[in-house]
Amino acid sequence: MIQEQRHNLPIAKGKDALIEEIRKNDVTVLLGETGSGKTTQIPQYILESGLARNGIIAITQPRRVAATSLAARVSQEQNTHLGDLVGYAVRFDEKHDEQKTKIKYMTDGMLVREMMMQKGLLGRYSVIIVDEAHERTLRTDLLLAKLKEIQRKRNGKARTQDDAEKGKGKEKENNSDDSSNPLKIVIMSATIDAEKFSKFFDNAKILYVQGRQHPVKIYHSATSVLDYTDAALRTFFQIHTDSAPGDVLIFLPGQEDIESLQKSIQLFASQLPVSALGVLVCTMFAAQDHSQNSKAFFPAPSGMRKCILATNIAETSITISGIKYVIDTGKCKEKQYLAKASGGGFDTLLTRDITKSSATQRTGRAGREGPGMCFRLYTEEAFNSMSESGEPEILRCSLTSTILNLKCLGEKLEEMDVMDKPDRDSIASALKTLWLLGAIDASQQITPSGFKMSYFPLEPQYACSIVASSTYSCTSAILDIVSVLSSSSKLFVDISDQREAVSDARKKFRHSSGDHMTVLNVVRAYREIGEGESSKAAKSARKEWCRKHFLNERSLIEACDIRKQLVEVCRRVGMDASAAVKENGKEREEDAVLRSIGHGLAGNSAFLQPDGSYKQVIGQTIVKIHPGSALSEKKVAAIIYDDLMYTNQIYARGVSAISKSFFSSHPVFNQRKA
DNA sequence: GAGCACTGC
Repeated sequence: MIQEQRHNLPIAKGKDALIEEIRKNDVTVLLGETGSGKTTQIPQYILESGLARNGIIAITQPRRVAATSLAARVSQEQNTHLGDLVGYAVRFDEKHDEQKTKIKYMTDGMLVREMMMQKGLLGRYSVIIVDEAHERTLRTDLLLAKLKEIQRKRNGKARTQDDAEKGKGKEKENNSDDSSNPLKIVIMSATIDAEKFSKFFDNAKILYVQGRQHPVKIYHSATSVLDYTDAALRTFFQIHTDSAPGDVLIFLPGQEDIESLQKSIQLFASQLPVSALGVLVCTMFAAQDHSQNSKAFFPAPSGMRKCILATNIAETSITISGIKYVIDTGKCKEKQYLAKASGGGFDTLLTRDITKSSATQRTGRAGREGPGMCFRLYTEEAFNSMSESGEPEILRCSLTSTILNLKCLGEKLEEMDVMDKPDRDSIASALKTLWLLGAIDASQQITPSGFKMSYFPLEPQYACSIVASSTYSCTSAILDIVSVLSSSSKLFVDISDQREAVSDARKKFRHSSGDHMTVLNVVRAYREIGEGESSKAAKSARKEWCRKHFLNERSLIEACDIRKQLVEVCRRVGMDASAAVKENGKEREEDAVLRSIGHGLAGNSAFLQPDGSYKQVIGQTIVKIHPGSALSEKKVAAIIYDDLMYTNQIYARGVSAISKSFFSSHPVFNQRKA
């Protein structure tokens, strides 16, 4: 049955030709639409062909769930237990066997980490497949740059196309078996940017694999749309009243639009005649809890049409079945980091037009199971003027962490052969931040504490706080705080229509110094819940406690995993992870914690101005404390903050008060004054 | 006194 399915995939027909090309070329760029089966089949073809006899076939993915679920699927196809022949490796979760595993699905981050930590040539892998390369995540870009370099070293001097083609298959292979350990690279991408990948790898061969998509009829607006939520509302009811059954997926930029459209659809739906088809509205966005998001997966009850309002979470990360109609507003929100050469910078999160590649992806969501329709709330002209694809992440995020990791390898980002080079301001800003953290010295050499920081899987700011905490003997508390701050979900849940209850619940944990100590209060309170009870009772007690206090338990559970990992790193770098302030009680602890955090966030600081606003210590920008912060209504002489976000104003988030005297005792700020 | 796409070590 499974074998039959494998055989029927569009890619199966081209199997022999594909393998032949991969055999002939060191680098292959494989273009395949969704549904081609490339991600599950190519690794198996390579395995069966014996091309990877000497080592492991690694397939990198940008997302954790993809890596684990693909591994499960492929190991089933191979009729083996997950973790034997086919395994996976994502953070906190690895299932593979030193001897048995030949196909390993992993996140690109894991492979980058392996490269950075082991400093070798990834000798255990004979084929590395970089999947979803078109997404151009920061990690994918770094991986491609390093793989290119590693391959040159492992395969000897760069072979020319001619050499590769003349190579008499087996002879050549046998020779290299004896003398070296060559590496094959396969880049997999959706239809765009193939040329660019090919060029980057010295005109690598591009192969095309057909996908299996049902036709989707596209309708553009005749005139440009001013109010896209209103247009979405009208379009939805037009579909609802005129068109055949089938669920509707509406792409919107953010939570706010989703919630307002949800209300209006429900209002209009309630006025439909009783005999009409009902409407079930589901919402989907990252900040919403998991259980709420998962409601979109259940089929609508009979007599109802399901309408899903989603952000671009439904564009790549999540696939919902049953979608026949897509309404695309053509908008999304994108985070962009604005670096300042003077140091620091801030994120902006603004609504903008999507790219052609996103539009195509969104449209495709209507044709997964049968023919569909896509209503674009923008003109065809507007579509044509969209940019092909988004800016690669390396050009729009902070490079502090990347540059520190490269420093460990003795490399410079500006000298690396990456597909898109970040601008000088962005690099200068990161270097300045690293210098402030004491990770590099004035001559840009990595320092001993910089080495320590790089071992922590954290933003250098937080790694710095941990390293600093040993001076103040409060490492344990810092680990508590930092693990929550670096968890991927938010600690405090926002439920817009229960705002008051939420803010009441939050008051219980509020610490007068600000958000960092508040987080510590929450973690400590959470840890006490269910103590001494059976594990099952404790689990449900914690769950109930989180619900009652509007806390996101996912964040606390993930923080717990992160903390364990950080404790292990502390041990490796010779730090006492259990260090805690004992004598003189709470005030001493608060001071120690804020000073430790302050070392990491010294560059993220602002002083109160006479007019009541806050002005950055470095950068001179006026910032406002985010209303969600414990300090939002207070005026204190000096603040430190986790980050800045520009939406309507420049907001500082994750804010704590710090004494101005901290800055005169800080090595860098002190020096500046002198 | 106001609002936040998505990943990852």
